[in-house]
Amino acid sequence: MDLTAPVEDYLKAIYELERSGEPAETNAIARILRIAPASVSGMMRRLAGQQLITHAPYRGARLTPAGRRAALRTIRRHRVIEAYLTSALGYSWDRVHDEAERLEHAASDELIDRMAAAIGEPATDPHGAPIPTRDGTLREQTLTSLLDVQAGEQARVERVADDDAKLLRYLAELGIVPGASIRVIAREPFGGPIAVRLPSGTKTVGPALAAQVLVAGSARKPRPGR
Amino acid sequence: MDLTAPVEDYLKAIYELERSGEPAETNAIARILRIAPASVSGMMRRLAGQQLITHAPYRGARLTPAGRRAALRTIRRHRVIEAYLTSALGYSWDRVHDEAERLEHAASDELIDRMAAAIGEPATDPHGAPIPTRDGTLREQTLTSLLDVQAGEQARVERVADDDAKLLRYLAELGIVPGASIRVIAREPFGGPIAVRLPSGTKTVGPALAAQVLVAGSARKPRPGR
DNA sequence: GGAATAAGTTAGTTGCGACTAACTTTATAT
DNA sequence: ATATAAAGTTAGTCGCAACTAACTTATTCC
Repeated sequence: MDLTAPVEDYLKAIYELERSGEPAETNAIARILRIAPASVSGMMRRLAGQQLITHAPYRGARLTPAGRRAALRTIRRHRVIEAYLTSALGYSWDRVHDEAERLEHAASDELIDRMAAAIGEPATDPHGAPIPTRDGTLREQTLTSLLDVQAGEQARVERVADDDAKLLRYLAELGIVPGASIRVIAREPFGGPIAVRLPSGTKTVGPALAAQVLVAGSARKPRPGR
Repeated sequence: MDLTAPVEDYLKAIYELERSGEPAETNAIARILRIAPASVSGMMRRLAGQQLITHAPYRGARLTPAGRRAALRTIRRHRVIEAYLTSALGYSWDRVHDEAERLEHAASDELIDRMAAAIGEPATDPHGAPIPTRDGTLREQTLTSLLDVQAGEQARVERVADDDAKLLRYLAELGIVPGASIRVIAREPFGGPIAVRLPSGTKTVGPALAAQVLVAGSARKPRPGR
């Protein structure tokens, strides 16, 4: 059973939404895929017909095991491609997402495996997102965002949002990249700015940006091999 | 104006058919793309509407300048991808065609240029087909096939058909690869077998295979850098 | 508990690109 | 010169995946 590109995109979106444990709602899927909610309703029927999701009308969708497998396969493709483009072809991390978004639907499993092998089977993509293994296993760490770090605490940047090129360029400028140490110096209340110390110096960021930066606890853990 | 994958495939097919100077006929296009002739008639109308071809009913199609540019762009993508997969990722030459057939529609110009640069801007793909330049120039050599080599003559293999994996594996076994010297020892008339001498020894091939092997004149020319 | 609002669905349309069946045009062969 | 074969086209259908407009179901708030 070969899936179309739109179907793979839906499954990816539903997978991401489900990470919080709740069913994926129609409007949320529509927002991610930038299509009309009515189009999502139509596709839900098809996906349910192919046993890729279960769908209770007005109640959102959940992936079936087959749907989850397909989603993880697409996510693996996407992240391996992103990693390969940066490691092997000199892409900057803000330009790999769009390219991977198209290639993920066209690359064979063999190509993905060869790419992964060529760059040493990385565990994460350039934005810190974990890469599912060939057999569809994904260790999802539950990370907190920079918003949850209290003043005075220290944390390590684990992962950043991958789909906004302008944001990524700015983050790179600030030095907010996976692996970087970050300390919150001060926080203004009511969604005010956050002052942080980075290896490159002290900066102030807004909450919208902070929400896109995922960090691992204040206790410093040894770096996993990356 | 962004072209769909099927449109790119039609333009490639028409380009290949036009190489002999004649207009591309409906049935020939249908055979290459493995679709029904009626489907081709329908697409002709669309392509003509987009000014990519001119089409006189019952008279075949010709590419417009815009159509030719688009065809060459797709062909460049295809051949660069084939070359990259063999040079950089260890693909054998019989497995690159199918992969390239899909990736050519998804890769950005930037990716293609980076791939080409990474492997030293090769002039041909692994099967000896010339790669169009970035600006859409393609030096089409007029080659003869092994069928046209008389007994006793020597030639150099320049290019082989790229889309039949089984044939390619067999050719590799025989040592019939671009750059190889080949001498026709004897020929039986009426489509009979052809005895050839290769670096690896003496072999006998049928006319169907010989037709797929393109060679450059008996006079040995210096090898162009490849 | 009923009105307002948010969320979701249905109905009907569109474009693409394939298909089959039936028909027309062109080429070929006696 | 006409019959036949080959090539090509038209007409109508289908599935996919989007759309808008109109309607229905849930939720929330007094």
